[in-house]
Amino acid sequence: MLKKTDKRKVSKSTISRLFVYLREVSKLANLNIRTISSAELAERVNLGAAQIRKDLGYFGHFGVSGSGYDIKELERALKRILEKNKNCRVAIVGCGNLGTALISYGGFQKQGVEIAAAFDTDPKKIGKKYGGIPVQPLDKMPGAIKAKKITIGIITVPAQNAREAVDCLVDSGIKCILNFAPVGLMVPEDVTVKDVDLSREIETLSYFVDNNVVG
Amino acid sequence: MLKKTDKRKVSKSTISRLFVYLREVSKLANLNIRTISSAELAERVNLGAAQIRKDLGYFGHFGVSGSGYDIKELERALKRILEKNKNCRVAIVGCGNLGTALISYGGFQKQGVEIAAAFDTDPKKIGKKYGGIPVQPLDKMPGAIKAKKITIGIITVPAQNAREAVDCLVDSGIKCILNFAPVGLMVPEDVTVKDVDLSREIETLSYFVDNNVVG
DNA sequence: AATGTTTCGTGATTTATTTCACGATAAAAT
DNA sequence: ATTTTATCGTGAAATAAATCACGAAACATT
Ligand SMILES: NC(=O)c1ccc[n+]([C@@H]2O[C@H](COP(=O)([O-])OP(=O)(O)OC[C@H]3O[C@@H](n4cnc5c(N)ncnc54)[C@H](O)[C@@H]3O)[C@@H](O)[C@H]2O)c1
Ligand SMILES: NC(=O)c1ccc[n+]([C@@H]2O[C@H](COP(=O)([O-])OP(=O)(O)OC[C@H]3O[C@@H](n4cnc5c(N)ncnc54)[C@H](O)[C@@H]3O)[C@@H](O)[C@H]2O)c1
Repeated sequence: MLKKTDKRKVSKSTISRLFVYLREVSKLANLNIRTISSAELAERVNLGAAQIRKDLGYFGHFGVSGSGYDIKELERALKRILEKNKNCRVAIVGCGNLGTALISYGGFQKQGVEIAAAFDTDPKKIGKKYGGIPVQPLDKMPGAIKAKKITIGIITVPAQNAREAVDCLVDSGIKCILNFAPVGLMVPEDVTVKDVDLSREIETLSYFVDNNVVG
Repeated sequence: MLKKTDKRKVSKSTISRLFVYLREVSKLANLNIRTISSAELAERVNLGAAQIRKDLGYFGHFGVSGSGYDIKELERALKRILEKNKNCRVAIVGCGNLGTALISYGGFQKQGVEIAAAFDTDPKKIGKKYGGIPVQPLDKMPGAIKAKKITIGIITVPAQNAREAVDCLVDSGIKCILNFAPVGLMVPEDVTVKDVDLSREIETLSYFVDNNVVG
C-alpha cells in the first residue's frame, strides 16, 4: 500500500479508472467468474491492459502471473483502496430540472453516494420533497451540512446564481464541489471544484463530428 | 487558418477550451467591453494566459501586441473556428429523469444545440411531449435522424439497455454519441463515444476529499 | 522621435500520462 | 522435471499537454 505522502503521485485519472475497474469486477463477481486477466478486463472497459496493470501497480500486487487477477480478491482490494466502505454524503444546491433528476436517481446509492440534503431559494420549492429529501432554504445549509456530515456539494443552480451557491457551500465548510453551472468559479485554495459542462461536451463532440476527426 | 489536414494536431482539450473562451467573450461583448488581454481572460476562466494564447495560436493571429484582443473580433473568430453559425442537432435516447431534464433545459438553444428528437421504449411515454418534443419509439429513429439531420445521439437509458440504444443510433447513421450510462460501449471504429459518468465524478471527488489531496 | 510599458505569439522546456516491451513468475502440459 | 504458455509488474520510451520565457510588435508617454 502506498504511503500517505505518496498519494499525490497517483493521478486523478488513475483513481477515476479504479472506480471503473471496481464496477466491472463487482459485476463479474456476481456472475461467479473466478479470475480475469488484465487483457480481458481491458477489453470490457475499453482501456489498455498495460494501463490497468500500471494503475493497480501503484497500490500493490494483486495479480498472479500466468493466471491473472482473482476477482473476489481484486474487488476487496479496490474497495479498500477507494475506501468504498465509507459512504459519501452530498448536498444538492438548486432543485430544478437537473437537481431533481440527480436527487431522484437511484444509482447513486448503489455506488455508496448518498444525497443527504437539498437546497433551493425558491419559496415555492422549499418544503417539497424529492425522493424523500426535503428542500431547505440556504440559511439552513451550514447546520444541515455539519449535522449530516456532508462532504460534497453539487451545484445545479443557474449560472448567475452559482456565485451565491458556492459561497454558501464554502461558508458551510465544504471543500469539494461538483459544478454543473457553466461558469468558472473562484474558490479558496483548499477547495476543489470539478466542472461538468454538458453544453460544452456536446459542442466539443459536434466540432469533431463536423470535422470528421475522431477525438 | 489551419489547413484541414492539420486539424488533428489541435487537441480536443484545446477545442473544448475555445468554447469557454467564446462563452466568456460573448458575455463581455454584451457588456460593451472593447478589448481584453490574455491575462484578464485567463483570470475570468480560471486558466493560464499562455494556455489561451497558445490555443488561439493554432488558428491564427487574433491579438494585438500591447493592447490584447479586440472582443468583437475575437468573438467573430471563435465563432468561425467553431462553426457556431451551424446549428447542431441532437437526439435523446431514454426519456427518464435525466433525459427529460436535458430536453427541458433551455440553455442548449443559446449554445446552438437543438434537441431535435427524443426516443423511448416505454409505451406509456411514447406520444408524450417534453419541451415540445414528442417521444417516439425506437423504430422511428432511422427516419427521424435522417429527416432532422441529427448528428449526435445522447444516451440516457439504464446501463443494461445501453447496448440496444447504441446499436440503434449506429444503425441510424450516428457517428457521435454522448453516453450517460455507466458502461463501456463497444462501437465501430468511425463512431466516437464520449462518456459522462456522474457517479464516477462524485466518487472520484470524494476520494480526494477524504485524502485531503487537491486533484 | 525616443523611451518605457504592455502584451502578443511561439519555440523550448517541463510536466503528466499512456503505451511499450520484456524479465520474472506461476500455472499447465508433456 | 522440463518445457511451454500465460500473464503480471514495471522501468523505459513515447506521446500529449501545459507552462515558461523571451523576442517582437504595438501602444502610451514625454
Ligand atoms: N438541465 C440540464 O439538462 C442542464 C444541462 C446543462 C447544464 N445545466 C446547468 O445546470 C444548472 C441547473 O440547470 P436546470 O435546468 O436544473 O435549471 P433550473 O432553472 O431548472 O433550476 C435551477 C434551480 O436553482 C434554484 N436556485 C436559483 N438560485 C439559487 C441559489 N442561489 N441557491 C439555491 N438554489 C437556487 C432555482 O430556484 C431552481 O429551482 C444550470 O446552471 C444549467 O446551466 C443544466
Ligand atoms: N438521473 C441521474 O441523475 C443520473 C445520474 C448518473 C447517471 N445516470 C445514468 O443515466 C441513465 C439514465 O438515468 P435516469 O435516471 O434518467 O433513468 P430512468 O430510469 O429515469 O430513465 C431511463 C429511460 O430510458 C428508457 N429506456 C429503457 N430502455 C430503452 C431503450 N432501449 N431505448 C430507449 N429508451 C429506453 C426507459 O423507458 C426510461 O424512460 C442511466 O444509465 C443512469 O445510470 C443518471
